[in-house]
Order: sequence, then structure tokens, then C-alpha cells
Amino acid sequence: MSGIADVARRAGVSKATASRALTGSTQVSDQTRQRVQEAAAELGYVPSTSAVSLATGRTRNVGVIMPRLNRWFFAEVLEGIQATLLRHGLDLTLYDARPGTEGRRRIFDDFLARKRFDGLIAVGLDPDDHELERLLRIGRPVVSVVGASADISIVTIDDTHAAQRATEHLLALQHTDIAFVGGGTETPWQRVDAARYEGYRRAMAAAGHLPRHIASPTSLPGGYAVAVDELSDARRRPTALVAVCDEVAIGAIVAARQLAIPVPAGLSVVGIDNHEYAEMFSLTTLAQQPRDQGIAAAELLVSTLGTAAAAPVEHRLEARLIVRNSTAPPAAART
Amino acid sequence: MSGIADVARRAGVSKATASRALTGSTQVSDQTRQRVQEAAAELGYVPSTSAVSLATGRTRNVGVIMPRLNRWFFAEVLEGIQATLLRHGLDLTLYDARPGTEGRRRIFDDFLARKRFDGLIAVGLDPDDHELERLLRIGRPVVSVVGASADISIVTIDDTHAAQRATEHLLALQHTDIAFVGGGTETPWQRVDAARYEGYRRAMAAAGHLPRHIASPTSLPGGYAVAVDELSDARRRPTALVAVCDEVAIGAIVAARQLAIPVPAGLSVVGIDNHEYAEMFSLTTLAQQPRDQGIAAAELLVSTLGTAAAAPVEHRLEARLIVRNSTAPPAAART
DNA sequence: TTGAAAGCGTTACCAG
DNA sequence: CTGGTAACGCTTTCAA
Repeated sequence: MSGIADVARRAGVSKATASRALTGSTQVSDQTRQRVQEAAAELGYVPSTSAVSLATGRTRNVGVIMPRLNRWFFAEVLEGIQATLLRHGLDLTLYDARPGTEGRRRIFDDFLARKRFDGLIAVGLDPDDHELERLLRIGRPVVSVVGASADISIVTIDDTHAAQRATEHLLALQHTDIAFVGGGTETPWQRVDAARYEGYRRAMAAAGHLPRHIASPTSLPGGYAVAVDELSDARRRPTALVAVCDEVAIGAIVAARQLAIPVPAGLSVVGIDNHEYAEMFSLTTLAQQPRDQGIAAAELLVSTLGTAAAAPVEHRLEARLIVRNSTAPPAAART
Repeated sequence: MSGIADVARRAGVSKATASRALTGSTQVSDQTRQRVQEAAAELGYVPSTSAVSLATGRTRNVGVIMPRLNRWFFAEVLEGIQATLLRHGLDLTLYDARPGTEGRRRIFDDFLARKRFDGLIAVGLDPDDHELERLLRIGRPVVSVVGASADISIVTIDDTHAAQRATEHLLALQHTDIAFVGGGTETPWQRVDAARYEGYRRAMAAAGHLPRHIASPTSLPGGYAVAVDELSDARRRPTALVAVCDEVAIGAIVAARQLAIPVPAGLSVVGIDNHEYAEMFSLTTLAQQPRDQGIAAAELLVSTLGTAAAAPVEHRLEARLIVRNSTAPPAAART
């Protein structure tokens, strides 16, 4: 447990010089620096983070707040963030703000106020007004992944555009009876879901077709359950599905197989994500790279840490269409 | 940004008294306490964590270190830990120590040494000797989930026993040609995988059958790919599979369906986990509750935070057999 | 029950 | 380029 005083003594300099030599900041003769560094190494000196924070006002720590951890998207974003922060020598404090829980309230009302971090990354939070106010009041830079807000920097894909391209892909294959699956079953739509539905709706409208919505929880079992219900009646069945995300899309494919509906011959399905499982289900999808979004968000935050509050930045990554084998022209078009 | 000095002034007391009144520790007259608390509330006083840490030596923060974030098991454990720590008002600092990465090395060699936490929870780490030594050297209580070590408290299920019971379930159905799927494709087995294989082996040996091992990556697509290969030849095909975890089991079920092998009529599959997707695939499995393991680990750690180093505790949760519709007697037994 | 003052381990200012 | 010393914001003796 040796402190900087021990290092200084061993190197034969003052605490001040030792500190300078180790933080690398100001001018120190190469000789002294060398001696101090050696002394530090020999003693296995590790600065006390709380003392450093108290003195500098910086924590070398970043807060990450997300509504779920066990969804593919969030876990990937988190891994990207973690790897990036690690590379910068920054710690990561995680807040799991599950919507509607007492824990979420405490996070926003108590935990964030402690400012244990130099900056915050909010992933897919969909904060209400009160929460957003709390977020801004902290007075630390905030970067958001997914979601949107006037005065917060953001990294995301263009959800509306992605869903629109997914729909257009099906339209180009001559589908006309295309349903949108997703949106959740509880009342208020998530911002993302709404944006994606809007893209679908636009593409359908442009092609002169009526939109059709199948409500589904945003999960693989959710998509499965809904699809089992909705696909069983062959007469009412759409010829193609735009799923709000790959998990729902894969659920629908599993359901279709269960019902002996051949995919893509009898039903086309397109998702958004390029989920870890997309390939094994031959899912056509719009690939978003959540890990890259995490990396981008972390880099963006890190770059603003030193500087004064800059204007919010908007960083949109492109979602690329990956055509696999879950989409094909509808049976009718192949007569 | 008011400090405790402001609170003290406003309440008309000294910093010392204000501190006592707020931390609740020592004797303060109810009247003063009340006045101080009001003053604090009015000013929106939030103690500086670094100052508190520096003065007390405690961080009110717990470190969590795991090898992956985007696997169902780990995400569930993490959610359990997070929820529990939150309830205790503790922060959570996350370390993603992916095996074989430079990041992992830095975590063990640099990040942990900073001791930003009062205690550490290690989940499924499988640390090597060097890493284990680092873990112990920190001088903070450590609780491990999964894995094993002489001098670290641990929360886990009995993996060997679970796999044994899974195998016995198949044996009771008259299966004799049962293969174990898992273990990864890289050379060194994970401790968990080895323990589960051992349970399978014992059950097979006790019944007088030869064990059979199908190597598979520990993931759903991994199980799928391996199963597509291994199940295609009807003559060499086992009648039942014990999968190292549900993800592999589900991969195998998807593969079987793909190959038009009816489950369970043509192939029985049993997993270990009770994964989120287990129900929709009708998977028979040994349920472990990773979330509960996370909760138990966090509670255990919290309880030891105040006290002096106690003897390591071992907390084994039971894995319950859930019979669904992926297991049935082999075709031969049904003549 | 309360107050004054001495740390906690660094950094950063101000002289030299 | 280096040393002494005052913060940083809180807790915790020690006295009163």
C-alpha cells in the first residue's frame, strides 16, 4: 500500500516532482522521471483513485445506462463500449434501468446524481421528460445510442430508412401483401419501433399498398408466438413479413417451419439487425453493427471528455442489406 | 454543487455534526439531525463519492468481472447482481475479460489493482494461476459464480450432478446410444464443460454404456452446425443427446428439424439451463437460475463487506429437471 | 451532544 | 526543473 510519498522518498525527490513525473504532464528532467518511474515500479505503486479524483475532479470512469442487458443488441453495444473504454484506460460503471422498476427511479434520482463518472452513455433509454431532465442536469457529457433528443449527441442507424429498404426489397420481389411485425403489445411504442414502422408504412404507401400491422413483443419467443397465431390461417396470411428486429423475424421463421410453411417459398421474412443467429436461419436482414455503435459512442464521449461542452453531434451508421435465403418472390408471381 | 460545509452553515452546526447527522452513525440530537437533513434536502446536497472514499476507505462500489456479456447465462447473472447491488445502494463497475485478449490482461494487471471497489464478483472466469493470484492479491472479498477455487466463496449449481441427472433421464427412457454435445472446439475445456461431461460419463458408466462425445462450440449456431454434420447419417446417429447447455441443445433441435428428424420421436435432446428460448422449443432441461445465482452472489458479497475476512463459503443452488417435449423413448423401444 | 482540527492521498499553485 | 504547501470534500478522533 505504498503512496506517492514513498515513491518520492525512494527516488529522492518531493511528492510534487514524483506526481509530475508519473502523470507525465509538466516538465521534468528525463533523469528524474526515470528514477521516479523505477521507484514506482519497484514499490508496485498504484495511485489511489479516490485521491486522484478528489484532487483533479475527474474520475476516469464512464457511466453506461441501458434498459436491458440480456438482449443481443444491448449486450453487443455494451461489449463495444467496454472494449473501447478499456483501451483508453477508463472504467465502466453500469446502470441497468429496466423500464417501470423502482430500480430505474433510484438510478435516475439517486445514483446518477453522485456523478461517479466523467461522462455518460445512454443506450436505448427512451427517457421520459423527468428522466431526460435528470440526465441533462448532471452537467457531464452524455452520448446516446439509439433514441433521440435535441441536445444530446447520438450514435445510431437511420431506423426509418432501414425499415423502408427492407420493405422495398420485398416490394421489388413483387410482394404486395406485406405485414409489419413488432411494436410490442403494451401501449406506448418504443421510439425505435415507431421509426421502423414509419419506414415500412412509407414504402408501402409509395407502392400503393395498404400497411398491415401484427403486434408482437420484441423478442424471439414473442415473434414465434404471434406468428404461430397469425400464420396458421392460409387465407389471411401475408406473403411477406417485415420484422421490427431479427429476433422477431427468427421467431416467425421458426413458427413458419413449425406450421410447414416453406420459407422463402411460402413466406418471405426480412429482419433488421444481422443478429448472431441470422446466418443459421438464412435470414435476409438489414445489418446494423451494434458493437460498432458502442465503439463509436465511446470514442465520441472520450473525445469530448477533455474539452468544453461542444454542440451535440449526430453520428449515423449505415444499415447494409444482406440478402440471404429468407426472401423470394411470392408464390403468385412465380406461376 | 454545495458541500457539507454549506449544509452545516445552513443548519447552523459544524461540519462534524452535519456529517454525523447525515451518515446516521453517532449520537446526534433528533432536533439537530432533523435540521441538518432539511438543510441538505433544500440544497440538494450530494456527498462527493471520492471525498467519502478517501476519508473512509470504502468505495460503495462492487466490481464484476466476466468473460462474456452477450451470452444468456452471463447477462442473466449480471442482471441479478445489478438489481441486488442497486437495492443496497451500491454501484457496479463492469470488467469484460474476454479470454485471450489484451484487454483481459490489462484488467488483471492494471484495472483490478486500482481497487475501485470494496469487493469483487467473478463470473465464470476460469482464471489461470497468474490471474487467480492477482484476484487474491487485491485484498478485497471475492465471490465467484461458476468456477471453483479453494479460497474464494462461490455460488453455483452442481454441474456434474446436473449433467448426470440429464443423462439418467434419458437412460430411464431406455436410451442407450446417448452422445454428449459440447466442450468447445479449442483445446482446453472450460471447467464447467468438463464437470458436465463428467456427470454424463458417470451416468453412462453406471448403466454400462459407452460414452460418446461430439465436440461443439458453446453457442446456438455452434450446436446447430455440429448437429447438421453429425445427424445427417441415420445409421451413425445417436438416439439421444445431452447438450452442455440449452443453446447447444436448441441448435441441435433446429438442425434436427432441418434434417426432418422428428424430435423427440427420432431424437431426444436434453439441455442444461432453462434458457429463455427453452419453452418455445419444448426443450427438456435442467433449470439453473442464473439470475438467482447473481442475486445470491451479490448478497453474499454484501454481507461480507462490513466484516473481517471470513472463511470461504460454498453456496450450491439446485438444478431442477423440467420435462418438456424434446425427450421420449427411442424408436426401438416403442416397436 | 457538539466543535475544532487532523487526516485520507493526490494534484496544482507559487516560489525559488 | 524542483520543492513546499494549500487545496480537494469528507470523516473521525479528541476535547469540551
